Amino acid sequence: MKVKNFSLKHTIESGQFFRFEEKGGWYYCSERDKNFRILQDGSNIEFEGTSRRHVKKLFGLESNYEQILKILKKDETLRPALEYAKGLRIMRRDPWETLISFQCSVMSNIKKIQLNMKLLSEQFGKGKFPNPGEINNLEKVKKCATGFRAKWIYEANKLDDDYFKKIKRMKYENAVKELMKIQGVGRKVADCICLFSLGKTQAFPVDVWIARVMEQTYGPNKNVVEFAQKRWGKNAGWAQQYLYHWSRNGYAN
DNA sequence: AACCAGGTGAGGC
DNA sequence: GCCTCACATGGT
Repeated sequence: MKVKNFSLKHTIESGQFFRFEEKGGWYYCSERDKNFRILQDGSNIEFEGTSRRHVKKLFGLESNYEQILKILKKDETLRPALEYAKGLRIMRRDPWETLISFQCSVMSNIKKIQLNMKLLSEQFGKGKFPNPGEINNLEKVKKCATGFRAKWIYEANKLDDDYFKKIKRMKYENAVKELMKIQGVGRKVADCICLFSLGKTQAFPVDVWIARVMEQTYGPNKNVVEFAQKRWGKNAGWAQQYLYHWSRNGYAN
């Protein structure tokens, strides 16, 4: 499959996706019930184990990349981040798995989130990630190195896929409000779910890295989310992901 | 071997 | 509402 303005590496390795392993250029990926592998060679993408449609949707290849980047580039302060991670896309992940991923992210790190997700799929999923309703044993959730997050995950198991379809139809502000009713979902996690799985690209998740890089590049703000959404509007989430990835990997250069 | 990690919830004002 | 604090566990 031919692609333009796409970096598989930056997209997969920028902290929006957790179940993958890189071996010999191939990324062995898992998302919900799918296990597949994918490789990029310049403008060519190869994949096995899933459909072209799924790949295009999951990796944000259906987004209007040129348009969004053209607008963001007008912000000169943002340019180093945009330059660093050319081709980085916002993914469109499975909302249920995204919820569990970011419940796990609380007071954690990407390595450990990856471990949690791997253990959860092994404990409950039989080679795939468990469906809502299948994470039905609190003690087993604790065995997945989830710590104090175990009870949140166990509670979230009462949701179903229809719940996420309903949230997806809501406008952004209401979706955030609803998601925050779930245990272990505060503003930041709700914004991650909105951005990485519901296509709500104005969401601007603020973690310690974003707080730091925003202060260093744009100065102190009493409400960073509001500042970002005023500055970048519906593209705020894209700005966030470039800033996050850049601040963690490319900032020193 | 302390110290930290893509924050959240509960309690107090 | 805003402030403080505890929080399980693996990685460094």
